[in-house]
Amino acid sequence: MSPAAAEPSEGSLLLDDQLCFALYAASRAVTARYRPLLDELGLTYPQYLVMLVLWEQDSISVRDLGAALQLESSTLSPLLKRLEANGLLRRERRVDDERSVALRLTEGGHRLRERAGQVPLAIGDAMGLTPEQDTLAKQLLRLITANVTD
Amino acid sequence: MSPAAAEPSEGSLLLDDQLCFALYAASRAVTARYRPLLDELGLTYPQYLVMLVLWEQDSISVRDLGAALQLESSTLSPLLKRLEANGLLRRERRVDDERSVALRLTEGGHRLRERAGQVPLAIGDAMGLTPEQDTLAKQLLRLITANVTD
DNA sequence: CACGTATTAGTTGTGTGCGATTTAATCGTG
DNA sequence: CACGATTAAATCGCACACAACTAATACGTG
Repeated sequence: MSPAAAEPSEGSLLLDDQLCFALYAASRAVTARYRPLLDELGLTYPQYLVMLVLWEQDSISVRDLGAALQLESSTLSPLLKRLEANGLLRRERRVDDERSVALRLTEGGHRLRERAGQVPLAIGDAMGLTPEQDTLAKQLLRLITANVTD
Repeated sequence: MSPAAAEPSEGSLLLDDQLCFALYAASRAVTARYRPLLDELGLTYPQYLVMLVLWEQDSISVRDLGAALQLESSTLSPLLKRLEANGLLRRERRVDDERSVALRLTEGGHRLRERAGQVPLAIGDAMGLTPEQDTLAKQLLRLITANVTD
């Protein structure tokens, strides 16, 4: 920090004072960094996040997937259709509750997990934070998310 | 932090270990928080960011605006057309370099600044960070952005 | 068990984001 | 000054994101 820097942070309309812009820019920059890696897997970034959830817990409902990713069904439905068209998962109506759709990985969906294993390391490396900074950043981001949500 | 928490952070494929997801979720949550406030101004969130830049520096080129926001012309061109259609700015070809387009606020565009004045306080309030946390978060996010941008 | 309410996915419409390409204008080097 | 390289915007195609709405199913209470 330059010692003589003014502190107009509160209520300023200057772009560079705004935490919200730092957040928005960082999010897009990180996604851009993922893009070439995920291209090789045939995934977009949101599709990759869906696959993370499914590798963790197969046969999840669209509803629970949306809760995990904080995404609406209007976002997930077309995305899941693309993953199904690409042969990574199947969508099946639950027999016990036909309102619900279970997402089940195909063989190809499971196999992709091995190829994805390198991705988090590569990204973590690119971010270049110390473990302490990484933990701190996650804590702050979760605090912001929690405070801002309702 | 729970003291006994394992540290599988490096190389984990668990969604909740990933800084990238915390970032993505926080960015969307903050944007969602802005939405009702910006609705009253007739702006979307990216449009609001454009207006922040223009209030700071009028008569900027599309190129420099893109550099400030880290957005491509393919994103900005349609967005700027909407702002022009809503009467907030005009786009004029530069006389000294006809490749370039200068963005100039209209009277209405300037007037909107007063109504937008409350927005940063309201958002800062909702985020609920201490000034120290706010500064720290901005530093970490800028570090990530810089590291990740080749 | 009938019927109003709630829940779950999906559809539609609008607005980003970005890669690839296009068009027009300017620059640089011989 | 000629002409290939570069630059600035815009266009196109695709994939999110989300609000508003719809359709189908399940639930709960009288």
